[in-house]
Amino acid sequence: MKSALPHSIDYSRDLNPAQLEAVTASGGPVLVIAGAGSGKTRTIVYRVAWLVEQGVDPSSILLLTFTRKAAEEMLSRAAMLVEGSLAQVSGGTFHSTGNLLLRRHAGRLGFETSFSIMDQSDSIDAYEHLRKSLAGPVTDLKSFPRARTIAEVVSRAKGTQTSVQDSLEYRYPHFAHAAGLVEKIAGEYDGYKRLNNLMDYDDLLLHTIRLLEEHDDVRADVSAKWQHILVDEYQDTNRLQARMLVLLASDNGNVMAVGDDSQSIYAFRGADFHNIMEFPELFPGTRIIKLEENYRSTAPILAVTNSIIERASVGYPKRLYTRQGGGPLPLAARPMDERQQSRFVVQCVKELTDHDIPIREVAVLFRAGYHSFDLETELARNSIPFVKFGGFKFVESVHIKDVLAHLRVTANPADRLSWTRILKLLPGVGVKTAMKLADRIAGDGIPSDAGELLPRGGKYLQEIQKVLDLVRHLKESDESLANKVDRVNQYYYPHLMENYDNYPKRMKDLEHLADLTVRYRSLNRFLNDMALEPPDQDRTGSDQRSTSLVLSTIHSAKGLEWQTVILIWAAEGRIPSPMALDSPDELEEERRLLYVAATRAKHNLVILSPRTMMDRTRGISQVRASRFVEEIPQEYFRGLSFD
DNA sequence: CAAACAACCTTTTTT
DNA sequence: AGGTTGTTTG
Repeated sequence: MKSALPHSIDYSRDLNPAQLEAVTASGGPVLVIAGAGSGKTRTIVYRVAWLVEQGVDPSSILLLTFTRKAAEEMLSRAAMLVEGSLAQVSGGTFHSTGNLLLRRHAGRLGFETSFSIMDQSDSIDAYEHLRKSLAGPVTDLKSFPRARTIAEVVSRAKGTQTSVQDSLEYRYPHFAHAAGLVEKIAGEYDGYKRLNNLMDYDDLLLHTIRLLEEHDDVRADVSAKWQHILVDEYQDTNRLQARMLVLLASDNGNVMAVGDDSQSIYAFRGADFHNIMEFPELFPGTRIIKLEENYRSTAPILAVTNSIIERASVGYPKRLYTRQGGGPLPLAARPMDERQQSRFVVQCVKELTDHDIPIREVAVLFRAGYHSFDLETELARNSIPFVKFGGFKFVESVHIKDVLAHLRVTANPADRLSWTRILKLLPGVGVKTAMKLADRIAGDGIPSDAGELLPRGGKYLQEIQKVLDLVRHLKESDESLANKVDRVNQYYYPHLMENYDNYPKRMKDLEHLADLTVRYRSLNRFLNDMALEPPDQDRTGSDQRSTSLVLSTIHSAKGLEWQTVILIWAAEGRIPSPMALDSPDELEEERRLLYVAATRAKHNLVILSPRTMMDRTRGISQVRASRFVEEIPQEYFRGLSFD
């Protein structure tokens, strides 16, 4: 796509003084504290353009963002400003950057470069195997943490650079007695991954750090290649990412980190907003620039959001202000129950579209994916199109994982995890048999005759033969990726129909998966993306996105903005999440979450706090509005009061 | 050792 | 409402 001919940029016209200072900063570390809606993205985009205008080679710029999509969007905006292509600018997440380096240099660490990336559920599966094999007559698994818990605790320990024991005691004090065994499993887990040529998300950071720390030639190369590093959403990085950044920038120290401590919402995965506070210590000589003018929201909305965050006990002091005086007061309302809330939302949306507000300018936000289930049915009833972001992920559904496992073993034959998954699908094959066979196949390769695996025959030899033939074909054939996926799908459909009542829906998902491959020419790229940059779950296709209402978790709404934001379930028991109640830190994060939600709104903000909630154990119960909402002076709202 | 069934609990949030 | 875990049966 050809954009309009770039004209020379008038930086001082397009930017305010603080933004200009950040954009035109010379080398050395810079920390930009960018309040919500203060033109953070604009600043990064202009910074890239400015660097290129100054003669910096685009291929020596690295843009680290939360998703690759965010990076691409920024780069395409920057490309409209400057002449020439910015295609050579590297952009992505810390994880994808780590992946890139490890695909090249993993050999230096004694790894194959053909390693597969485990997602969270793969890790849990692996822990489950180890946990079971550990269980003997001595170990009572009932008073022992579940695989899921182990995965969380160990990952947290790595991300926060603390011991497994501390991490366990912090999060699950009642399992403190199991610390020794959990540590043992954590060690076995590392061995398991190595044996199977696997890396999990943490490894992509840990091994990259190790690579750069232990191999100075690699570190020198890499850090010399990227002369300028820009990091977005720095408040959501963890200690590993900070360490990785130091190494990546070790040649020149040209790092610009942009973030807002008030919007730090990823502590649960080890992110620590202290990172942003400590950036100046990590990079001595840091210049700190604050962006405090808000361009997004009206004054009445800012009054509410400032009120939410001023009660927080964090960070860099800053005061957001705006020159946009007008606009309606935010609306707070208390529907009787969830049904009423859903109807209220539908009513709002209809009114807005009647007033010619494009529906894509409206978003409904919520704390957790399942909070919108009732609304989704109500929207469908009223034929209001919507797309949903966040919550359960497409690639993590069982059927997608099953099909992907067949492809994964062709890329990485040592992957026993995937082999086991594949074999367990066969009739008459359970965990034991599957693991035994997986071990044989991963060690000795795919036998041409299944009989070699089961010398004594067995009823299901034919089935095993079939899947072995399938995988061998996938491996050797040079047909397109889409064809291969389709081949696996065809093989898999009977299993689907036999085991799931909703198989038509799942079959559609699998067709969608095959469609996704069309953009890829390499299987490895495809598999990496499925693990690192999973596609949005909407099946509707991207054209529809512009004509649909957005439903999103607050986490997935980060960095985005809408003319109207409707926050649902702003009630106790939802925000703050009950899981956060015991910890002051987590409670603070819930407050910031509400802050992030409210600051997405440009003109209209609607906050709904139903009076009752359905709970499986307690049935219907009365609930109060969220404590964070009750604290806001009521004169900042129009609408009902909170009692 | 696998399959079928019942209980269960989980369920923040995501790379 | 879903998958997961435990129990029983074959």
